[in-house]
Amino acid sequence: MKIASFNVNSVKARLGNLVEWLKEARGEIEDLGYNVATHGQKTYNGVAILSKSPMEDIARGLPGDNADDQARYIEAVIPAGKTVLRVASIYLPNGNPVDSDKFEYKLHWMDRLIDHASKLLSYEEPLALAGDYNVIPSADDVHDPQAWANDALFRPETRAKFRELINLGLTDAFRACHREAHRYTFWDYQAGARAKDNGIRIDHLLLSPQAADRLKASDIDRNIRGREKPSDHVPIWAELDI
DNA sequence: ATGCCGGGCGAAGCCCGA
Repeated sequence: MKIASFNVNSVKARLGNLVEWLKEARGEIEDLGYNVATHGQKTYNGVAILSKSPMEDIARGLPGDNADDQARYIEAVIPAGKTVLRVASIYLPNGNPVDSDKFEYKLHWMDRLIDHASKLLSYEEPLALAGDYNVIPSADDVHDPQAWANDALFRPETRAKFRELINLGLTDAFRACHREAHRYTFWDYQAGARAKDNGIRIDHLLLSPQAADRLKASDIDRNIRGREKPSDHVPIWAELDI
């Protein structure tokens, strides 16, 4: 099974781009019979899971704060042969500027994600937490670390929370397959960022041990950033032997 | 480093993203 994360930065503006990539990523046009689960809201935020197999136990919203109405988390179970793959699509808050309540919200959201991931890991099943984490895990994941030193995506508090999440026992699928530094999933639209490869790696696929055991390959489809009217993010994917 | 891009909303110009 191949799973992927792609922040398309607007469904309306990116549908053609998305469909084109899906066709290439998964073969024939007649295969484009995806089941869709969405969790969205007006103007801001929104996540979805597209699955060729029917989904079960769809859950919308990240537990832990009933007052949080931002659409940033959806989860589903995808039966696969003798096992299942549980998939979550996440859109972790940006958090800038760091002296605002947005940064507090980001850190609190990460605490809630840690709590929920801990619960999901207790099921001891294949699990993939996929999405736009808005976290640059290390200096190897950014073109110009100095420039991002005080940004919510790279602040020590943010990276510490991300390590806390990883240290529950999750595997960064891309890093498990690639050691080299400076492989990115996002390039700003402005200032010729892509031409200068001035990017950051902030979209991640985090796998439970049972999923990591089945990890065959993972990569970033960098070329998608060069298409007409691209998203500023590109797809990241992992192939699991499920 | 930011909002020089790009999108949503709504029909101009502001808000937001990273």
